[in-house]
Amino acid sequence: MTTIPKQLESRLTEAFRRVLGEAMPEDYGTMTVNASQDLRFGDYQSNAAMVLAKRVKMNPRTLAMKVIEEMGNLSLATVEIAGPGFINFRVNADYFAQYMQDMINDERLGVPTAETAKTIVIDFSAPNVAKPMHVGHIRSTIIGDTLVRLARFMGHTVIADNHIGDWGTQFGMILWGWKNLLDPQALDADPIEALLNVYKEVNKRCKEQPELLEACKAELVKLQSGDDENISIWKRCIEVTKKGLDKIYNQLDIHFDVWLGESFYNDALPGLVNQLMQQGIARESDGAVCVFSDGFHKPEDDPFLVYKNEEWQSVPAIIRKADGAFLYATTDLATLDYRMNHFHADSIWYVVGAPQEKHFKQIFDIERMRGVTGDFRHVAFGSILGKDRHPFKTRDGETVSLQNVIDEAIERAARVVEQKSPDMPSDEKAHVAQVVGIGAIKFAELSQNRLSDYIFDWDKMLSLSGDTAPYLQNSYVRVRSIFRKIGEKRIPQQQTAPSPVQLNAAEELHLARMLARFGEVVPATLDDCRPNLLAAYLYDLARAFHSFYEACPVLRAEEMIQSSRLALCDLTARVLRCGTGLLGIEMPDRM
RNA sequence: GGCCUCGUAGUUCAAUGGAUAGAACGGCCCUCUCCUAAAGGGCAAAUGUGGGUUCGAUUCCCGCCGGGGCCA
Repeated sequence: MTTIPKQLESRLTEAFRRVLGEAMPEDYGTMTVNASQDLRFGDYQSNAAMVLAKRVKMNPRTLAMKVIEEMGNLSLATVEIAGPGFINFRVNADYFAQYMQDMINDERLGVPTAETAKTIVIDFSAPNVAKPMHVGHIRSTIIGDTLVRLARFMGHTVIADNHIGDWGTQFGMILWGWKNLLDPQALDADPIEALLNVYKEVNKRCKEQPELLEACKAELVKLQSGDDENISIWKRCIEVTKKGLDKIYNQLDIHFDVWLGESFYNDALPGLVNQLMQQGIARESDGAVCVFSDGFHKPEDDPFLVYKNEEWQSVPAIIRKADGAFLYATTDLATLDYRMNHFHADSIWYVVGAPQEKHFKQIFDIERMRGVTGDFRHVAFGSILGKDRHPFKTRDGETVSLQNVIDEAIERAARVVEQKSPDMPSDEKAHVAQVVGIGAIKFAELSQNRLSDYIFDWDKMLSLSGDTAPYLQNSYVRVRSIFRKIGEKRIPQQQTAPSPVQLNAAEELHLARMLARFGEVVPATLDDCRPNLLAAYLYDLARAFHSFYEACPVLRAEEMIQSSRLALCDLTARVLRCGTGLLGIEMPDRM
């Protein structure tokens, strides 16, 4: 299947070529056609005439007029000129109906696959060992998972990698605490919580007695030099942490292909630093090993320079400190190497907060210096703020763990289920509460522009009405209910579409219009890594369906109309399930 | 101090340089003898400020004011 705007684009481009002939600029590929923001201007529109008019020194309206004449009558849409030179397309109802038939028979529901399938490593979530995930992990975890699902659906090979923080200075305190403070029973009950408490306690004591800090450092040094006991405790910490994390990931239905944490790359670090020095990319400076600017970029684009005291000064990336310790930058370089060599990645996406932007610019720039080429992206996202508009930081006492958020969401959903569907069997009630609660969290996250900061608000994040996951789920449930009433047996026969789809009522036409856009939205969502485009689309689709549902009865309709409406309902349900599935949100049959 | 980023209805968020700036929540009016009212249909309500580029600017550029971040 070819999406409607793509079909229009090729017609439009041909027409422009014929009208302009030699005058057609060589660098102009295809004219773009986009969905109109306002239906008064038709379904699709193109700005091409206005953009090109200046290049070819013509009046935009004159140019548009000639192009429209050249296109002649299209079977799929009527074309008109508007305003300063817009070319507007109003798709014929017959064509939408035909397109619906095609979608019904297409497993991919009109979504094209990527032109070239790539191997993409997506690095997301990445919690620290011995610390529970808190609300701050929501963004990376949920956005990352959606990108994995979208990229796979588009035909790419994806490796979902959880780069956990399993190697760091915090282990000094944890090791000392494990040996001196740990309560084995607490560890069994809730391992991560127990480790966190130990860490907090040691941290507190260190502030009171500085000599304890030395003891912790000594434990860290022992760990780093391979002491058997400390290594085994460290391994236990990772093990119990993973077990705790698995519980949350399973609840969220988020899964990784590999868990290659920081420690996995330890052995590669010394060699990497030596190699960088030999290549002349890194050099010693005050005992540390650093990478400086190589002058490739303009100073203002150079991640290794900063303008200070009226001149550009170096801000090198340190890859080995004077005491021999390695840093995040070193590990990240080793990690990138591994992903390129072992996974043969074409592209690596880092779903990490916006404050890390400079760090990744440096990492990617060092790779450029080394001659490593690939499509490396920092998929950044904004901060989560508290109600006071200050960063939502996890301080003592005000930490909101991700588990708490999930539990609260499911609880709130359970209360609503109890109220709306008291007669539902209790295991189904529990399932619905789970699906609705988790869905609400995910949709709240994914419907925002990932780059904006947002204010964490329980009521908004866990809201169950309005622009939320339950709104989408409810539209799906309404379809299921219709089919339940009409007899489940009819569903499989819909595949062969017994009678043609007809779009008479305005609501039917609008539903079809929205359904047809699915194939445009999914690729666009992945192109810019902007899940909110898909989320907004699905909300609009559900809205179109709810309006249709109110205005166009199905069960009471006469046979031909009923058949057509059932086909629309079923297609809507499929698109909703597929689309929300890409966001990691499930659809219940009843709610 | 330098750099990055953000300022949109009362509130929380949208808007590949496109036409009369969309939603949701909250507020005010309607709609359940009718396929699930977790819904539908209405009403009121916003681009921080001053310039510039453009046929056209919430979007791009410059200045100012204000929030946040990164680096020192």
